[in-house]
Amino acid sequence: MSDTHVRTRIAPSPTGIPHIGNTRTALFDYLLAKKYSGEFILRIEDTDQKRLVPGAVDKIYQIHQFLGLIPDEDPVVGGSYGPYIQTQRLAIYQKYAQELVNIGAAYYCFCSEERLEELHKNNPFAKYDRHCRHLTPEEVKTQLDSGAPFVIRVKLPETGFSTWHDLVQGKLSLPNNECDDKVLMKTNSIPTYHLAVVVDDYLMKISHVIRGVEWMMSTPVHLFLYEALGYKPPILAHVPLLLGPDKSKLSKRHGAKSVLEYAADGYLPEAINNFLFYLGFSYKDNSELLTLEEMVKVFDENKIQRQNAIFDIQKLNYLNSQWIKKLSSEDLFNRLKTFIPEDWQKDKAKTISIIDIAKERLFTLKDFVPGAEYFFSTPIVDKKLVLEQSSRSEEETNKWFQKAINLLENTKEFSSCNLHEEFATAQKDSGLSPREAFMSLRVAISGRTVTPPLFDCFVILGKEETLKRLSSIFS
RNA sequence: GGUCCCGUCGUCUAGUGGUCUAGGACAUUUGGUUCUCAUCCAAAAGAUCGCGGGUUCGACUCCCGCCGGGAUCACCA
Repeated sequence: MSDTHVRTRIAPSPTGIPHIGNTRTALFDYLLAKKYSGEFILRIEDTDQKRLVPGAVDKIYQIHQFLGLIPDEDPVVGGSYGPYIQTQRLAIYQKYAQELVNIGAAYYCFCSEERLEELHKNNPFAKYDRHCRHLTPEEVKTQLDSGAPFVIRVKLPETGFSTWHDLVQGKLSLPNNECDDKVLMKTNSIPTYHLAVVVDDYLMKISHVIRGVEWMMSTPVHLFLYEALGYKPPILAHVPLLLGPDKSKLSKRHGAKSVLEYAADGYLPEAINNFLFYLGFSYKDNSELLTLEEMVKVFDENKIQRQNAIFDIQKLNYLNSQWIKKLSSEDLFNRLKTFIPEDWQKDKAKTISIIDIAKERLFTLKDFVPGAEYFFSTPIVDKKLVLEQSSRSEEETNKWFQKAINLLENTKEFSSCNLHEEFATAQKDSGLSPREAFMSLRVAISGRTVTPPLFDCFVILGKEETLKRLSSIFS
């Protein structure tokens, strides 16, 4: 491996926003390139002009930006092998298509769409019957001169096998006659994927092609093209698919999300990268928190799994909660910005102190606001719930509350630690269990039964506000 | 249907002929810590290694068959 300079590429087509499965492939591309100090390239494969989705390219950039999978060369930053958008390279493909025809590796095909449809009518799996493959040079010239529309098809060997050593699939041997003479250049003079990918990967000096297994079956076409052109093919790695929880292929139709949607749901890029890394790969116990740099170090392209992996959101949740705990509250505050109201942002000190005590019970960034609202606005408190928690009569509970208020007013130090001490003593004297005593107070200040430790909440609310809320229950 | 790939706890996986009566992690359950939840700690449960044949003294590991799942067979990528 050390003798070849590693250059990998991710080549999305802007016909939609890449879903998380596509992004996993991008991660592997990135890791491989960085592991060998090579380059990671982003190329836009927009040869299917009919299905272009406006804005898709921007989303692709956003995904890479968010995850930190920054390309070394792409349409915006450029590079020595541009342009990096295929529709800006049309003349190049034209030249290669012509050359392939000249050397007898491809041929003109004048078959009408109707004729092709006819072929599939009886057998949906029918291959192109190679009708135009045997046209004489004269016949071709006549057609061309008449201005008849044409495509250029690859002239694949009719027998034999195409074999290669796949980085993840191992040794592969596919019969040539399983592939038909695929179209290389469409009627509109725009190349298909098959031509463009080979030409570009060659011209951009791509050393490793990591792509989904869905490309495995058409690899003989690509390999044939490399050989016809006299080029050494890149190392190929066909990575398995990402499946939904029901074992169905992850796809847009089945609600497969893009990384951007996970970001909006409050997942951290670190967690997503880790999660994707451990899907179809193994390192230690598959639960260590690794940064991108650390993943680069331990990534091993020879250990990528061959079986499809199921997307398990529970694991993502775990990794996300672990990363949230690991990050500093200051850092979390910045990442929380798009999730929290304006006024919480302004009161940075207060919000950070809430993050301090709340972060260990967060699974996603989205969980923060619902669990912290009562710090910023007066909660609606159900007195019945307070009594329920104290397990005492209204009169007795009221007595306990008066005691608590009294304690707060005269406390020598309004700190979580000291408050805890003073209240523990008072609780014992009151005859209430710790649970009854503290839960009733908890509900009184927050309206809920689940909050961070009670006295931490007191401190954040402040003495005055705490007193106000406690007094309002039985007033 | 043809061709190709895959098949170890629910999930991600370790495991390349004997150390596997199959290990770890997530999820689940229980216990401990605790003012709630969560964290943290401890433990339990969970896989006849898809099935059936071989090869071998011995197979999760090698071979064959079967079954199951997946991919692919567009002027889409």
